[in-house]
Amino acid sequence: MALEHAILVSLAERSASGYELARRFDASIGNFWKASHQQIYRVLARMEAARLVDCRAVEQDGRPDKKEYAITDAGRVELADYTRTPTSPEVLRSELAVKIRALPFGDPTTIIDDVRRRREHHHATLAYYRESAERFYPDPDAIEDDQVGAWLVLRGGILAEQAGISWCDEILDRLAGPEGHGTR
Amino acid sequence: MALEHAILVSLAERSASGYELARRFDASIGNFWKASHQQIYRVLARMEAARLVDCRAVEQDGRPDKKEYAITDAGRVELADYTRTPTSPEVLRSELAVKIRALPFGDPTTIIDDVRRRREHHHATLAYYRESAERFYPDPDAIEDDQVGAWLVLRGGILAEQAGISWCDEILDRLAGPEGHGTR
DNA sequence: ACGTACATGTAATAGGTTACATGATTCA
DNA sequence: TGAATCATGTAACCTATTACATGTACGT
Repeated sequence: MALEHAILVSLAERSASGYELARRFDASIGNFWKASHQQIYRVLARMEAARLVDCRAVEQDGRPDKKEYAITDAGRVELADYTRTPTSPEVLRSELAVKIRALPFGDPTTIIDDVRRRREHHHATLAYYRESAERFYPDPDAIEDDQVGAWLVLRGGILAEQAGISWCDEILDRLAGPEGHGTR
Repeated sequence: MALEHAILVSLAERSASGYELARRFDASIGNFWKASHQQIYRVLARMEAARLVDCRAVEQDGRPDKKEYAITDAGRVELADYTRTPTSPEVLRSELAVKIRALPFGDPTTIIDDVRRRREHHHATLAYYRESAERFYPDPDAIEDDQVGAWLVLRGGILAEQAGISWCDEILDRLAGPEGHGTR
């Protein structure tokens, strides 16, 4: 149940409404874990029942009321316990790999277009990560202890995107020739 | 429903029983898509109902009977259609990233051990991929068209493992110092 | 006698997606 | 007037994991 723990981390950093959490999962935290607002609301309700978080209504003017969730002491204990259990190896699932493997049974030109699109996507994400790194951590040697995790996760994102681009490049070199990579 | 398509690819390459498919998903195809035997049996039943695969009983001596599944013409059409639909961007979920982000709220030494274990795992997988590449494709320029997909997927695995190792190295450099990487 | 490989499944539960539903405010 | 942002949720469905269940054959 890693979504639960991702939410606990996010709330330990700062209390938030379900809506705000959903947006964080779209942005910074979403660099390594995605979740939809429907799912977040459901998990948040379960976590409140388990007393890992508590909730207070906040009235706002000009905006709908919101429920601000905060991590409880029990939530902090749960999060600390979680860091003490070993992580099981990640299950990898690459739909692009399924498609590459389907090459002899399908339409190569469409598959190659798909790889080009994926390559563009990796490029855009990489650019976004690099901008974030530049803006928030211009001097990596001066990062404070409580921010080093966020920085390392960003680094992980950068390395993963670079590897993704290299893979697309190898695929395109092989299937479309060196001229077939598209833009950039 | 990419599992369905991964099974179609696997059966298009060679007919197999559910048990054999489960083993393929543990080995070569499992390099990019994992599935348990329970799930494979269930999906196979659904696919048979949809006439994407058909099944005949094979008697074996000294072993239990098996059901050999083969892709049908409708299955081949479905697979070809699949290669014509664009792939949606992959949802990334890294539990290790959640843990790194949980650093200020947990037990750093256990988290660092976890990273070391992950690094070892990446190393072992990389070694396995490299051996496979050496054994099956000693000369990359001489790979036949119908095997180029499998080779490219292996290459993707190698690049991903290398990126994973680099990430672990950066984390350990930062959190445990240059001497803290463990073996290898 | 015990473990492993072969072989197939069911049942319960958990996790996740898609579609639907509502309603206020702000900005073009 | 219409779209976007803020804000919360329900319902149906699909996908995936874990645990349970059964039985043969072969090697040590």
